[in-house]
Amino acid sequence: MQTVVTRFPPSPTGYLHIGGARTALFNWLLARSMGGRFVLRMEDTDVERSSNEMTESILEAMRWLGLDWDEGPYYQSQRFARYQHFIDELLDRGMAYYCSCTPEEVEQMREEARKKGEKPKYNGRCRERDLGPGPERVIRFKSPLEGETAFQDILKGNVAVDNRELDDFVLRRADETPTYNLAVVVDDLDMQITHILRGDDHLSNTPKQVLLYRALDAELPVFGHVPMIMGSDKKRLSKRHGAMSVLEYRRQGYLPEAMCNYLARLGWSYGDQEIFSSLDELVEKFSLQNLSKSACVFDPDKQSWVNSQHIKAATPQSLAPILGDFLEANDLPRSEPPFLEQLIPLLQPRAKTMQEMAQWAAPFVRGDDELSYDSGLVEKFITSEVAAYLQRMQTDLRDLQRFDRESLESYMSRFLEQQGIRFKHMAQPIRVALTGSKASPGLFETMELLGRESVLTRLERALQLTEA
RNA sequence: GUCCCCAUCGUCUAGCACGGUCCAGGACGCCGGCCUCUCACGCCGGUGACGGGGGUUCAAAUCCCCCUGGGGACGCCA
Repeated sequence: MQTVVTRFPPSPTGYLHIGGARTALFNWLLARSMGGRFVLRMEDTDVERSSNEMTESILEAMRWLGLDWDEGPYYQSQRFARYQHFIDELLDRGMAYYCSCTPEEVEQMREEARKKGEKPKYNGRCRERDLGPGPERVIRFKSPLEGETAFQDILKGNVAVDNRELDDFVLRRADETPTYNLAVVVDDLDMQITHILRGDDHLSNTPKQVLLYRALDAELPVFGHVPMIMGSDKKRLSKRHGAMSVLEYRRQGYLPEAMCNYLARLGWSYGDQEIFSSLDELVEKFSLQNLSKSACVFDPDKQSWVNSQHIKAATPQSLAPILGDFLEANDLPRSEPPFLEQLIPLLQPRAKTMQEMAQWAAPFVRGDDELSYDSGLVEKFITSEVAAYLQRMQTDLRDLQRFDRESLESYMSRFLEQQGIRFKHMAQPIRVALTGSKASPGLFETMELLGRESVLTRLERALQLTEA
């Protein structure tokens, strides 16, 4: 059996967005699950709109997601001679021709067709003029005038288009650069691509490419057009729907495994399973059979839930460096990994994103003096009655033999009993004093992690605030 | 406008290729409850869909047709 070779061909005219990332993921998964190869190729034939910055950003996003490539990245801009070779061949064989019609003239032809209620297209004026090379001339493909062009699609089944719907599309622009349709076919042939998984929006391009494959006497790869991802308004995903670049999700604190997990489940399923812990698990379970045919809506709520599940399942060790980065990004002290690894388990159940985790971590990583108190909170919870209890606790805590959560908890129950009060009355005041916030991880874990000195200092600071 | 594709809860989906086991299952969300030192987590329960109409059949979410709805393409962009 032939090895499977898939590819991902982004155009460096924009960021790697959600849709592109999913296409990349599917192709990568297919290659990996079949023991094949995955090729990365930059489609930068539109020199004007392509940029190095975008190329870098796309590569960065691919690396972040963990989608490694076996070949490339190839750059179409470096392969122009190769495309020219094929164009010459088509010219020689009378399957392509020079056309001197200006863009304005072609637009007029389309306008006329539209007026007649027909499909807007080039009318083939130069088709039989036998023009040679010349300035401002493009090269067009000589499409068949009748019959139909059909191909098999693993998702859509048999797709057929009447050739009268097709026109003589441009192969080479007036500036002598090749167009997309020609370049993809040449590249996919050269790179021996066996499977092409791409967005639904390419479905109507495919017949043109099929025609080129036939003109070149080449065998067709397997096509699979996956449905597009849309925004909540069922419109094409755009800036309105939130982040465009997948790197933006990294910035917001999404984990790459969670990103791949959610993306994979958009248009693909494996029974009732929602959480796939790693790329490896996805590879193991991926199959073309389970791809769905209809468009889907990107749901940030579910994405966020998936992320929270991955955060809960991750090891503190793996999360520590990431949390460190987020602390830094939030102008908080980065803290040492050993401390973070102790802190993280307290935060894992509460954070949906790493950014949120950094927020939760703030009271723990900030020095005792840097902790800021909301005067309203202090006033509300630390009443004079409560302050008296807190003072008594201060003394006790200073002398407490051990400062771990069990000892603290048993001390607390003794204290409450002695004073004849309930924990409910003390919990929030202590929490506010220790963290400056009315929401935090469990009190005893918090105290244990903060340590005796910090706890005493913070209690003291809070008490002073009430006196003032 | 023309052509192509698609159609199960608000959303992601299972089921559809081999029609009965589906008065349709899971997940997110939402609502209610439990747990509880706060916020979360977790647990339990609830809400909620086969777009419509015709066929075929003893029987249709599953097969066929039409309609409707949605999406995509119609570039010297990819």
